[in-house]
Amino acid sequence: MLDATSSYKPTGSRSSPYETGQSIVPETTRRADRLPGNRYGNRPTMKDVAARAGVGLKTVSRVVNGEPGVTPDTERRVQEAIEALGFRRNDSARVLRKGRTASIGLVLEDLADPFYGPLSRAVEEVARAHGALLINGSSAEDPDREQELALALCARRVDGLVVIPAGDDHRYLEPEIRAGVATVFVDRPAGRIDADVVLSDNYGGARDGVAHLIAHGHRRIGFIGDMPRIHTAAERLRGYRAAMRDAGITVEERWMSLGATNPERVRRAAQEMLSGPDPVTAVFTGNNRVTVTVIRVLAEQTRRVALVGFDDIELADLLQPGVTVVAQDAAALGRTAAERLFRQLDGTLLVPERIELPTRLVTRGSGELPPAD
Amino acid sequence: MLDATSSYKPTGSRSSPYETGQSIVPETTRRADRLPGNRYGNRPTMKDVAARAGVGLKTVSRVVNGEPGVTPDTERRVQEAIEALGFRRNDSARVLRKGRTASIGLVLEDLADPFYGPLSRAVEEVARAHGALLINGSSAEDPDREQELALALCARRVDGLVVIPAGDDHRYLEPEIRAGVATVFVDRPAGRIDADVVLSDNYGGARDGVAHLIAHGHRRIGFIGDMPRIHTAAERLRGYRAAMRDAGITVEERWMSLGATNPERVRRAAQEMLSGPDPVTAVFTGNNRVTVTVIRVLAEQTRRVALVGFDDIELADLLQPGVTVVAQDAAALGRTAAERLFRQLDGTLLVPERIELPTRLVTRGSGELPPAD
DNA sequence: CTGAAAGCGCTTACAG
DNA sequence: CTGAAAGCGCTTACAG
Repeated sequence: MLDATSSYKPTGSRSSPYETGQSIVPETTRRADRLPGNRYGNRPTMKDVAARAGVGLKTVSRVVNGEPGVTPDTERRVQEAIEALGFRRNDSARVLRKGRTASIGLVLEDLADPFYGPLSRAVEEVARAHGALLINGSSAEDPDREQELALALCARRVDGLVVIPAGDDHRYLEPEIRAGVATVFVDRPAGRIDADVVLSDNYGGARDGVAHLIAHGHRRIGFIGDMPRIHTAAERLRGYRAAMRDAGITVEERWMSLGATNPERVRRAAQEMLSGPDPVTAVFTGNNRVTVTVIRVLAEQTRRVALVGFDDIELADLLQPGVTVVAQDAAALGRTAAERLFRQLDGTLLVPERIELPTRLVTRGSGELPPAD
Repeated sequence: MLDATSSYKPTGSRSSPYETGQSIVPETTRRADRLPGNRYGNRPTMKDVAARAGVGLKTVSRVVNGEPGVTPDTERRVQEAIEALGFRRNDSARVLRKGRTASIGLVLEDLADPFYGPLSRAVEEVARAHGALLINGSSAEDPDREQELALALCARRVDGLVVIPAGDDHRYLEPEIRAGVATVFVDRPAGRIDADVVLSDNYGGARDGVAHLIAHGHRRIGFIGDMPRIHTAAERLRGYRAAMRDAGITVEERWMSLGATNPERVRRAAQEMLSGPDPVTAVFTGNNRVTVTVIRVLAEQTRRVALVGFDDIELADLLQPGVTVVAQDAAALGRTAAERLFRQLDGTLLVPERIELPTRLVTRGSGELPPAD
């Protein structure tokens, strides 16, 4: 069955992105030899099946797609040819002809962040329910990389795009959207274009969380958040300010620290506001990564410092004290966004909308500690 | 610019998987109206660009791909046409002609499991470095769904497949592998086919973890793991048995419990081995989900019970006591698998191999507790 | 330096 | 019930 001249390279793959050089491995041990000899290593096509079954191309297409109008006998012959040849329909070719690719793209920040796991799973579930595949990639919080990825997905002609923005200018997507690519932004709003957006109530959640600390007697409350150019960070800071203002508390500059969420920076920021003559008695942390680091810093303190964090974290209930958080529903964010995407696709959606999902305050102990002084 | 008869549906998309019915929305407010009027809502093609620039198709192709042999003046005219039309090359069509799709598939168990986040990120990073996109999906631990997904990815003609198996029979992939689809299994071995496999040293890791408990004086040690049909669960149980045997301890049936990792089942299993006349004094947990539940159960006990868990978990160091674990390097698993995939693709790889990555015992307190009796 | 023709593997529209 | 022809949007191989 094997053709000695068969090559593992599909015809014309010389410029494949993967090729790094010539192999010097003896031909006899190469995986290449596993390839069937038909057509220089290529797979059988409908044409091959048609030839073998002695029928026309269209008849094979009918059988493969389960269309009616084929006699049982013809169908059997085609099926046999399919089996014998190991034919599998090339959906890329199919899709080129049909117009839609039944795939959607997801551009997120970092797959390894526990917040995005449930979100992407939810997007995937909805895609699956609509018969679509998910192509995804991470921007690593880099606006250029976000754009590069989103446009690469558009070039693959995904039917729609779910984007967790890293950048704040998405005008580069305008031609794509006009050309029919359904687009929904999640977690953070789109920048400078009019598009569907699904967000958590970052402002209200932070405000409630901080108000909770105030209700337990705190006045000197710190805020440690992500870089201010990130929308969620700015909104949560705004919520913090609002709660403080509502309580008649004048916020001091040194109580607030926005910046990268790497442990070193967060640790320094926390230590600064916890030292000096009038240290904060409570901290509000702006996201899960910040919360985790601050928990570590607080564990080293002799004083008891209250803490409320934005985003829930695993095992938060088992720490001493349990960690009080403002929880977002990451799965609901993903699900809502994906469902909206498919409603755009089936044409039932009209004008871009901004959807805000509520947050939930989960009290576990750390947010109910009284001020230490 | 807008053609009043333009429709948002690409030609022939009647049978699109997304279409659920006819919209009754007035035409004037439909997103459809955003589409340019060229070709019934379709996007401009190279042919359109060529016509507008007054050049041949091949010249447009040259410009788009940055190939040499185009005069600056011609190139400028083509570029202008591209801008004016909002042309973006259809990579699906390109790929159909070129043979390889520059995309790989990832079939995993559950994107929302914190173990798989870093693993998929690592796969994605390697794919990106090789200019490939990642298409992924979850099997939800269902062998049929794994197969359906893997074959759908093959029908899309991914160049390669990274599979975290749910099932134990992968002969269904044989025709695909023969046809040239590079394939690597991670975390669990392939079933009934010869293929590249990248695993953690589940047996050795579990054996060392249990030996650690024995070294701290324990003899009645429980094991709670995942369903026995899952390879990692079986291997870890084997490691447990080996450590016990090496220490001359006869294992009692009631010390071992394998099954689904939902909290209810695990909780019951833990409670059973912790009660009765001769309760276990230590527990070895078979994965991160089991560990988390068992930590909760142990927190409710009056007695101090030692614990070593397979898989690291976030905040494990902040619990009281800190949780001692056998840590796997999820990112290294993903990276190794993806790199092997691309080495298959560039032809430098020969025979399928089984690669085992070491685990690491991280002592934090819970595994060093002495027996309570 | 430039372009017309053929082809990648399917589906569509049409004719028998 | 069946199939030949044209076309989806590109690239390849070739000729000027």
